[in-house]
Amino acid sequence: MKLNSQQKAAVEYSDGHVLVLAGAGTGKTRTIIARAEHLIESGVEPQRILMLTFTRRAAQEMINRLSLKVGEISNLVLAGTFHHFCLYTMRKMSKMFGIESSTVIDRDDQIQLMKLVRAKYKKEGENFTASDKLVQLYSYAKNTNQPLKDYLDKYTEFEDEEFEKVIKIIKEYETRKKDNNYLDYDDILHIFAKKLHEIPEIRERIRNYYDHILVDEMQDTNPLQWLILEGLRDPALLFCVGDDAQSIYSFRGADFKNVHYFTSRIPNSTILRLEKNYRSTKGILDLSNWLLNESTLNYNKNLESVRGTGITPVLIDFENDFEEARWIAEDLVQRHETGCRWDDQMVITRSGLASRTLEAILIEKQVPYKFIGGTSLLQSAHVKDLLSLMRCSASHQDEIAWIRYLTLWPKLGDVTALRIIERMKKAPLFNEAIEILRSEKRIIPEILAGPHRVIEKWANPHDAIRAGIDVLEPLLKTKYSKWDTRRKDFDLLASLAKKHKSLLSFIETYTMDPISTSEASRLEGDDAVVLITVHSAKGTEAKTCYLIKVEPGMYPHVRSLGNFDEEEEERRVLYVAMTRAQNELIITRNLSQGGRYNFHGGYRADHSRDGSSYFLEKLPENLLDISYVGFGQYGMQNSDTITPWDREGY
DNA sequence: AAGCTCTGCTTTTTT
DNA sequence: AGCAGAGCTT
Repeated sequence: MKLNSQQKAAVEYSDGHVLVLAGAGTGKTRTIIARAEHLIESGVEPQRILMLTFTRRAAQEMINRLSLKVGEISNLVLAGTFHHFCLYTMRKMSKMFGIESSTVIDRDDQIQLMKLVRAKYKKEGENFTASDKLVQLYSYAKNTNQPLKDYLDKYTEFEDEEFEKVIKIIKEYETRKKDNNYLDYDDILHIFAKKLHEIPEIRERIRNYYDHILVDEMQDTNPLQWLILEGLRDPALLFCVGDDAQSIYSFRGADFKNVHYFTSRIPNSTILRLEKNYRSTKGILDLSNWLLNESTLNYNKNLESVRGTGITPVLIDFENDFEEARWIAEDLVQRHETGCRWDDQMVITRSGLASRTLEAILIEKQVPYKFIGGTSLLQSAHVKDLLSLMRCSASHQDEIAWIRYLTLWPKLGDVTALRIIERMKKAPLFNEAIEILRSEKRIIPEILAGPHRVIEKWANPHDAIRAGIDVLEPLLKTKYSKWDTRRKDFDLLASLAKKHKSLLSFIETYTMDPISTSEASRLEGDDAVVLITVHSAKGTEAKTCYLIKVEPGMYPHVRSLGNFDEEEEERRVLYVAMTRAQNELIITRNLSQGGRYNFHGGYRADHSRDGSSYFLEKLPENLLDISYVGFGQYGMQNSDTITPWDREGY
């Protein structure tokens, strides 16, 4: 397809840095790819182009699409997330960055480590801030590049005593992290940004690698990432693409207002706009535009449709979750029977939890689906168990991995494990540490067999994983129910490992961007309905989109109520969800509990400053076809298929 | 010291 | 409903 004049202008712009403000569906990806193509054709060496995207999935897609245009040389372009790029670069110059022999840890590991520290400071019976919360605070301060103290001062309300303790714990967490040679997600950006700005040698070297830096989803970059871009630019030119109305990652430190300051922060820069929407029919855009215009903020956005009027978006009310889920499942099946592919249909959910009922029904009705977002494969407990064994085999210093591995075994708890690990860590060599382990009374031969057998196969990641599985399976079988399902993940893991040269690179790759179970099955390429969180759906589209549970308490989410900025972000979340649809937008919600969002325990959301904090409170009746599906139509006709929890007053 | 049971708390999004 | 942590039992 040919570029329109706005896109063409952006692609060919050569007078300095540029920010392309591109509304939903205006051909953002196409423009970035065309830019890369244009650069290559005008003689820029592909390896001097850096593309930064938001997920590895997006990076891969860019490269694939680029290769259709320019062929094999597209692989010379470096494309990845900020995290990938930073880590990749730091690994290449690991001495200079001082990150030799470090292990990347994920959020879960961070929390484990924080727990160890917190336990020492927490008095018995004291109700002290939880570890995950501490990690969250720490991470946010890092990503927004402010001293922890300042951040806590401004945004939290700790009593003096707790305040001091929080700081102390986090300080010690940092020390412990350093001692263990761990890098958490935030360190990857932070260390890179810091050295880039502080060490001229590093800065000069890296700046000389690239002539052009293309950045996707600019509205979601946080201050640390801005700092990185500032360090990389000139002579390299920035080509950033984003949409302030689609900024939905403030919880990670992003501030969409940053894109507004682009021209003042980056000298010799300009802003271009893309406003023609090619994705959705007019009815869908009218509703989306309405939502944004309801805001007191001025997003200065009115997407212009180049497609026809199309089908008016539909809003359907249900009695309860179950009705909603059943109706959707049946609608999906019906469309499939009339010739739609399953994956032309996307079900968009605010949270992983909110889609549980639907998942149960889809399974029951044997609708093939894949869930994207939420808990991923590598975060599930049994996979972490296996990976901990792999990590133990790589290093006797990996505290978190050893605790996990040792405490898997019966009669071995955290107290003993920690004591043993303390001893092991003092050993300079791995083999000496293993000897210490062997000398411990509580260590049975099977425990030693784990690392031993993995190391034998170390050179071949696939075999090493297989060896690990052999050791752990008898143990894990007893630990987890539904073992057969979990066991399948191991096979998947082993086959993923085949693609990697070293086990450590395999682990690192997936620690950085955990692949979700369903995403993994997508590699197999089968047709299935896509069930996806709004956050993961950003950047995707489908012919028919169902937005489920668009209820008070969900949009905006209860957690955001009372905070203007957060509620406004929720509006953008809904906006992103709506603008995914190409032809049909079906919004569903249920009216149970008086239309109020209810938690399981019966806690009723106190929603509202003025009772109207719900985006569909004022229904735009001219923009929506509204209907109601009550009991009888879909409800009880098949009551034997109702699962127990649905009887319990849902 | 390990492991079990009970209670009470929290329910968003992710590199 | 599911989970983490407290406290009780082995």
